[in-house]
Amino acid sequence: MITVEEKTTQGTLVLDAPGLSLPLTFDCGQCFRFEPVPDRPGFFEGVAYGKYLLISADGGKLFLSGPPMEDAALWTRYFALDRDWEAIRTDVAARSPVLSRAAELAGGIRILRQEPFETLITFILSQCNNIPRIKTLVQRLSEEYGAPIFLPDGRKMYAFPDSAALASVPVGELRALKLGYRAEFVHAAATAAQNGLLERVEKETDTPTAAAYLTAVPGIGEKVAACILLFGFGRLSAFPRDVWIKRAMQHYFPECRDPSVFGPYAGVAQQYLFYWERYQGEGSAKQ
DNA sequence: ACGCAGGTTCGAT
DNA sequence: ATCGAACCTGCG
Repeated sequence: MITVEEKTTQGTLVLDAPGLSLPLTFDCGQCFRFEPVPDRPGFFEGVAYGKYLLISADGGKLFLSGPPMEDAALWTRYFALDRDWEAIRTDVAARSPVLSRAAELAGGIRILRQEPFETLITFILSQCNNIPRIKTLVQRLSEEYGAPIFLPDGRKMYAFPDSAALASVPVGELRALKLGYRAEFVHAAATAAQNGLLERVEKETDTPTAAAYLTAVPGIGEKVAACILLFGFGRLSAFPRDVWIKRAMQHYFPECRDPSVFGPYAGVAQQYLFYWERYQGEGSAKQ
């Protein structure tokens, strides 16, 4: 068990977060609502669980500010600081030479525990879309249907809407927000969430069965279901097969049709591989 | 202009 | 089971 050191000094909450990389964690395609703060290198800001957060990481610590700051348990859970990431990285790295190298580069990635409903909707939106556009759509939904969050400096941000708010939006309105053919899917998913989908997924201990609950919703296939389980429910064995991973698998594991070779942390291996496939050849990441 | 983007569904083999 | 086409939109 990892002990989580916590202390509050001068309005800043400090949590123990050995090895964590904020840039890797927020740029690996799992989360679309945090951005680097302009003119403040190393700082990120965004909204999660309906709360604004300003953060930086240094020397194995995570520094959180932005009201309210009393939520140590919430952010510990969000950043998955209660997991032994060194052990996870070691486990994954031992499974193949490529993973070993990828783990060295991308070992600072943390699989966040994001809000299940936000994750559900976000990854439905992700299909056939690029990251900038996913961000735009998520932002648009939040501004239209989410609760406003007022910042001390006068800015206003928005929580991601809850399922009741989204389920009540007519599909035509979602179309007008440029969700495209995903509008029907979003409506169906919000309705399913209203009917207890996410609670059933949470309670189901067998991850493949939980995935089946999700794929029963139109617009959710195997890949999106895996993303939801991995990023929204912390099921580290969930293994999203996207185009990058298919490429990487073909390249390094041509015979492999079963992600179980990646072990209980297959989803983490997926993130390492994704990073490797995306960035190798781009200068410093080479070899 | 047209093809494509971190997918899914549907209909045809 | 597996294969291709269509689906909204925005970008190059």
